[in-house]
Amino acid sequence: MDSNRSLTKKLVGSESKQGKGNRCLFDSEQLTILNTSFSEDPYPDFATRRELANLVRCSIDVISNWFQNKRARLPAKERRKILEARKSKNNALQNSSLQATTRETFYCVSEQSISYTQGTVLDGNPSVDTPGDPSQQ
Amino acid sequence: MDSNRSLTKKLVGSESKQGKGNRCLFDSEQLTILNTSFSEDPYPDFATRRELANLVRCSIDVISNWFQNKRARLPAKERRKILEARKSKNNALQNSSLQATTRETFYCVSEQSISYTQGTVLDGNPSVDTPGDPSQQ
DNA sequence: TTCTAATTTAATGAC
DNA sequence: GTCATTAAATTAGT
Repeated sequence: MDSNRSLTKKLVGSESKQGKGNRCLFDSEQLTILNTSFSEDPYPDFATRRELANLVRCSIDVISNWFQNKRARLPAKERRKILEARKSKNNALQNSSLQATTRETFYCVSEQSISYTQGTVLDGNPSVDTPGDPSQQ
Repeated sequence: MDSNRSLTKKLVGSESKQGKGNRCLFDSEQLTILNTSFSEDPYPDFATRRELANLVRCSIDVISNWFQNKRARLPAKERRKILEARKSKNNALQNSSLQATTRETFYCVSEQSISYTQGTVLDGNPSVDTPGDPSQQ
């Protein structure tokens, strides 16, 4: 029915509502879930995004926005890397006609045991967000 | 990320940068600690600020800035309330012949007595703000 | 449509 | 109170 409602909100004419005042800020639990998912797949499909939306209790649009901006704000080196990985995966899918892979990846993170192991994501680079040690000068 | 952000700046010519580029961003755990402390005392003394600095692993100046911004950006009603509460406390101090000035002149103490008591953070009950509202206002 | 890249807006740390 | 930066949200272009 109306399932295909995506990012594009056609606000036309006199209506220029632009989300003033309600900006969603993720807490560290949500960020842990999102970052973990991002490290495994920076380009999640709709089903994965819906699962994530359920996990962190927000809308799919917010999830999509987060992933897009997350990719956009990666360092150029890592951005290139995930883009190449995505191309390779697409090629592999086309070659082996393997679809509908049953990925049942749920990430149950405990609430207070957030460890800063996100620096080992995709590279040896220091992670761009989740600052475990904010710059004391 | 920082490709051409300077186009949106109204600062032309000389480098009179004010933000200095290194801005500390608190995560939710740190904000929980800070907000808890703020709810108990919006005007922490030097010892409390130093303790908080150790808890959230940043400098005392950062803590001071946070409290200053937090108080200044409080709604006017709340701001008036905490100010009255502070005046009442000062009057009580003066009445009890404890002449403590409002400025804290501390000398540099050795930092070998500083130990992290991380995990038991100020309280075992971090339910100060409503869950699902990471913005601390 | 999805995606990227750029822009806008609100929040906030630093001063 | 200002400025700078961050991140969510939005817009345009391919």
